Amino acid sequence: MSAPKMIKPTESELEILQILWAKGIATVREVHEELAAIKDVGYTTTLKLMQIMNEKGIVKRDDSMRTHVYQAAVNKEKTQKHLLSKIIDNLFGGSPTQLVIQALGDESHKASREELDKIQVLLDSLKK
Amino acid sequence: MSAPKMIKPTESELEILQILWAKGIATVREVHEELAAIKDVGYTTTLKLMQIMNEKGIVKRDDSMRTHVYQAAVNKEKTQKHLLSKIIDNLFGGSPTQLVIQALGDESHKASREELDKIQVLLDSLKK
DNA sequence: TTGGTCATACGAAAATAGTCGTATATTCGG
DNA sequence: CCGAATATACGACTATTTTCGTATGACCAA
Repeated sequence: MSAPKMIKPTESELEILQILWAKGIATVREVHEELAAIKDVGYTTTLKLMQIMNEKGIVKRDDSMRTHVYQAAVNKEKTQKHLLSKIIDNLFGGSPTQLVIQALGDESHKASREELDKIQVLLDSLKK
Repeated sequence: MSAPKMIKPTESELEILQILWAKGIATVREVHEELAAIKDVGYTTTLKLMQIMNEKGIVKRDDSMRTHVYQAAVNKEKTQKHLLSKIIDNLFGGSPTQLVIQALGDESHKASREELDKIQVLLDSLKK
């Protein structure tokens, strides 16, 4: 059951996880390139971060080659759920509804019609 | 329009804000008592934190009395929205829908029937 | 082979957060 | 008036996170 240990990635680690979740596997170089596109950061910083994440068990790496290949070692949905739960307690006083309402009303992240429909389906199943 | 500055309370600051949002105004002692009920922390720690928050402009205080009286200086909904927006980018790749789905599916924070109805109303208005 | 490029390792500075001890002032009961 | 209780100020220590310089080794093209 893969030790349900307390995962608590930092902000920077989360950025890297995002990339790894999207790509599946990636080298430091690849991760860094994506990172550098959105923020000003040095290569060795990214490297160090990923090394630390490896030590923490947040990512796994294959170092059988000169250029190591990384992948996330924590499940995306589990991590999201876990952190979200914290947010709900920390920022919304334990009410997921408040969070949902704020999220849906977010002007800078509009949901498309299909997405709204998806939510509707989930909502229906919760209601019954 | 009250300087839309970049508010980014830390975890501890958020805990204090929660309390201030709920109580409206409060002394350090009152805040600390609520805090101490949920975590092990010293009085001066709470005091220091609130002083720092005052310097940062996150809270306001009336120090005309010996016992200072504090209140939140940042709007609750605005703060939630702002931080949530970050989470959406940081943890859900910019998709509020994913966040909503995870939040609604959270086993440890079940939404009540009324809450679901509230979400339904919002959803309907977004759909039109 | 040799120099340039690219990779990881490592140490440590810089930035941020959280914690609390101690000093000092005010208040109040007796 | 005096001492206990209670308040704020402030400095300093610890821990964590982020950042990067430098060292070193591998690879490759000329």
